[in-house]
Amino acid sequence: MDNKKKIVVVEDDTALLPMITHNLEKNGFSVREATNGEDALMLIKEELPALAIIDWMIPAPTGIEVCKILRRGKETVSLPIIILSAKGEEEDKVRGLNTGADDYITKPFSPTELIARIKSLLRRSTSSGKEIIEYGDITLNLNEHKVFRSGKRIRLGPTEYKLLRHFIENPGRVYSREQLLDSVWGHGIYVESRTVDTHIRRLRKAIDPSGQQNYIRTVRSAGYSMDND
Amino acid sequence: MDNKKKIVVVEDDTALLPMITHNLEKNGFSVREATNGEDALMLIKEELPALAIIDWMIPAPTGIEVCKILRRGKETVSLPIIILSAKGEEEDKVRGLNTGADDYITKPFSPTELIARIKSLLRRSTSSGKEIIEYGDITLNLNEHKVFRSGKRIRLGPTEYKLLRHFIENPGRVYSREQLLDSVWGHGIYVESRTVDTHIRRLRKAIDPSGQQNYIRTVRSAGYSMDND
DNA sequence: AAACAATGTCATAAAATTGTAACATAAGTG
DNA sequence: CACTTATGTTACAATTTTATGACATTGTTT
Repeated sequence: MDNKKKIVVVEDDTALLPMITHNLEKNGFSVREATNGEDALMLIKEELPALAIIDWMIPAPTGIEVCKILRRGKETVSLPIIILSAKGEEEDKVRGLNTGADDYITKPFSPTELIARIKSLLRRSTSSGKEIIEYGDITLNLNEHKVFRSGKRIRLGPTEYKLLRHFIENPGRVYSREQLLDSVWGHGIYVESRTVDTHIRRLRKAIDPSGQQNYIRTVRSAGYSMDND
Repeated sequence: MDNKKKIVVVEDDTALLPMITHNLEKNGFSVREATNGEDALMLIKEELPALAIIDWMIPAPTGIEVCKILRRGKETVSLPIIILSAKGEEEDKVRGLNTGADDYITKPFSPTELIARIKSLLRRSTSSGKEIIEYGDITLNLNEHKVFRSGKRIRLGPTEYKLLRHFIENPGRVYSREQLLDSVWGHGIYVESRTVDTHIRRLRKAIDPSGQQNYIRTVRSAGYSMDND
């Protein structure tokens, strides 16, 4: 399972493209490249990315056209778009942003800035969702990062928190250690799969110090799951 | 009967002004335009708007001056002000301006962003509409920009003040350093996210020199929140 | 000009969390 | 039951993240 956010980059400057891609990947994004508008549209249609970075000055269809087309599509109306443009095209900027781009960066730009803007946009677009999730008498307040068992506050480390959240969001289902490493720890990390055991242990202990009902079922030779039994 | 909210826009770029106006009107605002500081002040004095958008680079009195003057007037001390500034201008000055403006946006900007920021500001100033907000034994007098802890006056720098205000307006909720930079420092300002730590520390120290209950919870690997814990 | 106030960055200290290995138990298997 | 395999536990060192204090810089006041 690939949990990295996908970004489509459309840039015809073959010197710049690798630079951008490299920086994005270094920051944990998965990148798809295109050097012209047509390919870009195809790529985006094929697999909807989390965000698109489009150079203004690509061969027809130009950036602005691509932008318009995307804004017309049902899937892509709200796709965050960042326009890249060379310096000194002030008027076009305004038009571009008016067309539906969400942000705009002039070349040359620093990788730091690019990343910062991307994150800012992604934050804005993904900031909708439930804030309270629960299972049995366990409650997670996602906004406040707080966990309760029967109304009583429980303290968890970051990993246990993420683990518990994952389980509660997918109750009943059994996950192998490898699957948990992928979805909780993140794709591409390397740790012993037995490490999961330790965190399961910590989580169980935190949820249920006395040892009555810890909600986490061991499925021998398969993994763990959130369960009443 | 005009129940639309009035916004005064001060912008000398005659290409940009109509664009802004158009977008604001499209979003249900009523707009008054000015191209220099004097007209702006007159316009505002004439009929107090719900918000003002002021370009930094207008002929004297400049944006910052207008801002200061407004902050001095009784009616306009709490008028929400958004500063527009072109990119590449000394951003330091914009930073210094934080004292007066409530938000600022760097050009070029997207209509979406502009609208989002306006709504955010209006929400804050009308929905609460209050001049006093509090949490626990901390009290903020928004009009006078004063902070009290158990009735005792506390002095904060501008950044700490905004930080505290942000937290008190959204108690309990956890904010990452990046989110705080976005909402407290403002868009388009790129400082080390670790800088947030320093200001959190300054705020904590100011609120609670003795070290009993500082109200600001650290959520490891997630951020900070206003909390009793 | 001098004294101040506010900021952003670092370097370093202090905490909290994590991954592992080693050993103990429990669960299948024949 | 004796044997094999999978999971539970625990202790601890390594790593990551946060707290703190000092500084240089910049703008503001006197």
